[in-house]
Amino acid sequence: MQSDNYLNVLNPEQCQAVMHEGSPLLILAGAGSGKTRVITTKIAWLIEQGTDPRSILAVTFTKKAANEMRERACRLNEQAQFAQIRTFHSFGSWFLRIYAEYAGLAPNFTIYDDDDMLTLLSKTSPELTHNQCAHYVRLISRAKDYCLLPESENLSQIDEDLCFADYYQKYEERLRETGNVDFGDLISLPIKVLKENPEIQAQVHHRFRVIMIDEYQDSNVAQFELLKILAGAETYVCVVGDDDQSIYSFRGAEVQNILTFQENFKGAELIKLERNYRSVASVLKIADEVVKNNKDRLGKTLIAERSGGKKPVAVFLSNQDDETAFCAEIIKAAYAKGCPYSDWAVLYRTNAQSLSLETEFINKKIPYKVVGSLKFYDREEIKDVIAYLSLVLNPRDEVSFSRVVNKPLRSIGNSSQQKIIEFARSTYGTIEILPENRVVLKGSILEACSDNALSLPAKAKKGLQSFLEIMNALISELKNNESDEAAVSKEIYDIAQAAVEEQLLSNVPFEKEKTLASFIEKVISTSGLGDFHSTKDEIAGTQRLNNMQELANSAVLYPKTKAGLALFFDHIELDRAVTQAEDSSDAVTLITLHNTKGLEFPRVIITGIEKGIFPREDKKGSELEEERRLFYVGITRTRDELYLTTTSSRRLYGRVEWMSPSPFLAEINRNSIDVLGRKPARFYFADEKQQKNSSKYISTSEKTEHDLLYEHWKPGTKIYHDDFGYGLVCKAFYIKSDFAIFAAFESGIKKQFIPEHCKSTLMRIKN
DNA sequence: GACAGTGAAATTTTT
DNA sequence: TTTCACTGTC
Repeated sequence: MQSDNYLNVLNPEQCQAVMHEGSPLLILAGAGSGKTRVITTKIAWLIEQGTDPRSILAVTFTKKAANEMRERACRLNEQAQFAQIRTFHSFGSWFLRIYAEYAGLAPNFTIYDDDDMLTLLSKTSPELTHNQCAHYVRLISRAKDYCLLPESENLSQIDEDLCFADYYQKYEERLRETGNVDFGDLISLPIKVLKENPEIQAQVHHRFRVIMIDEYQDSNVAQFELLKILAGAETYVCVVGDDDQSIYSFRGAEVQNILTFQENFKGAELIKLERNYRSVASVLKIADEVVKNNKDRLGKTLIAERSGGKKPVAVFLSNQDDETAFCAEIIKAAYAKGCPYSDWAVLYRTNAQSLSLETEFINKKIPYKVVGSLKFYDREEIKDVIAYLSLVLNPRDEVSFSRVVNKPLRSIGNSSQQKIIEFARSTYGTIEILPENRVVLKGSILEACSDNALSLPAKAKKGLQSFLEIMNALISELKNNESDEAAVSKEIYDIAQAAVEEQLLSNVPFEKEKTLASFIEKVISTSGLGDFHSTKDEIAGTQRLNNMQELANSAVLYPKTKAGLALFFDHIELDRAVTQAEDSSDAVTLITLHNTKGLEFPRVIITGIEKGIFPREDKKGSELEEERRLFYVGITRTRDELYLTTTSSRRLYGRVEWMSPSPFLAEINRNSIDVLGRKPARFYFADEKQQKNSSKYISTSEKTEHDLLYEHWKPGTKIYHDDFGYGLVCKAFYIKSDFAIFAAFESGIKKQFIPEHCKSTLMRIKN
């Protein structure tokens, strides 16, 4: 496509951002201001101006965003397929596979997730309980987000706990012994390699002339350090972000990165994109009413390009069954009028909230898809298969080893496992240091297992023997397909990647026998995992077998080599949430608020806007502001219609809890919003509150509402309750903002009720 | 070393 | 309500 075509559709600021050059650039892009369009157009533009696409590095935070960016850029200029468009973590992984030995890694490393981190920590510090381990794993992750090492002086800023450095240190040493990495390492190890090896830094500076980062407000300190060291004197750096949409500080995102960008990159220019093309004005209005309550922001006002629009609707419901029913009904009603299901997204704060929605949608036969929280890779059987694969790739992986050495049961219990690992560490765990900071890891747990010096009970020894046979058979199966028997080297890795891409591009049917899928099938059968899981539980067994088969199927594009396996690992570790096939079927989207970042929908329902849930109870200060930004993000996903639902009671872990509307809801003006259902008596929207405060009289609306309730339930009123029978109201009063009554029944039982909460079981008998 | 039974805790957000 | 860790027995 010609540049005059795609530049024509941009507004002046967008155009300026696309064509800007010569100094670093910070683009402050409000929600819906077309920032992805700006980045993708910029990529196309740069290529057209003669920039080698291979020298462009564009970084995003999620795989989904990266894929979308690549697709859209390629549509503008097909050369964009040669640009490096990746997530931060996949870039780190790519870099480390090339320079593994400079980072003290096996080039065939795999990535430990939080769960694996926990296993490893509990091994290095067995005195810790499960909960303590989980706590320290969080701290370690956080420390790595801030680029802090165990010996760093500033480590105390993560936690005052004096033992922390010690646990961290031991964990880190042991992790290096395994040759694997955790998520934090994917950022911090490249920094280390670049710092220690100026010649690699020079290579990288030469390779990447343009670096662009999307969602810059969510970058952490380590990612900022990485950016600084990746950018040479000649590199053009362009970052895009929105401080109002920073929602990840809980995991180390540092808004300071965007606020201080101009200080850190000298001469940086700033372009603001404030025209919103996504939402109708009525939606943008309440977004602004909410977010302006945050003190800690640069401050910008979005200008709605789409005027008018239906007012958003606040919906007051009595419990979450009503809430799910409401969602289902409104979606069905719209469907009947020709609105497709895919126009809708139902948003919630925590994943647990999706469950009741799913049940309701199944009952009402509404097709839906749940984004994120796909627990596929968390399933036991899947983790087991992955552990076998990981061990094939990296025989030093002790976490995977202890996961599967006795699965299926081979009489190798905990104590035997400890023995094996200790033996392997003491006898085989050597690290050889080569010139130029290079490190080579030697020996492996599997080697140690076959050593005669290892003393174990006869039963365990026999079990170990059969385990070894299985592993060796699998390892040699992959080796036969390797052109070069050496470990995964850069070249092989590149070749494998090219093969995957080729396979994706060509529509040629491939022979399954030659793909990684057939290898994984082999792993499932020869390891005994297939039989183990299918016989263990007759009912769930088939499903588990299916899940394992599905894992195998998802590897069908990968070549049956070690490099192919390594690539497949990157794919599953770095893309766990989005693996669900993007099918084109018409379905409602169920999604957490966090996961909606970067998405948009014509019609949005935000559910559970209640105190204690959203915002969560323990949030205050800057954390509360972050929750508010999350609400802002949710609202601004909307193109046309927005519904905000609140309930007055909710089942929480089996118990029924009384809820009241979120304070965020009260930040909206009454005349910006329509109300559906009965508003709790003491709940006021922002302007109603002002009215009330400025007047010494009780506002009319309150008086009416209160009077109505009091009239209905005044003392002496006869009532009937499903469980307690007939009785009389003794007293009418308020509990917090809820109207309550105290009643005495004929049976002698005295009870307190909130009529609003038990509409179905409690009724008034007319005299 | 395997496994059943008991008691208690737990529920954020994610690359 | 569900899940998970721990205990005691075979």
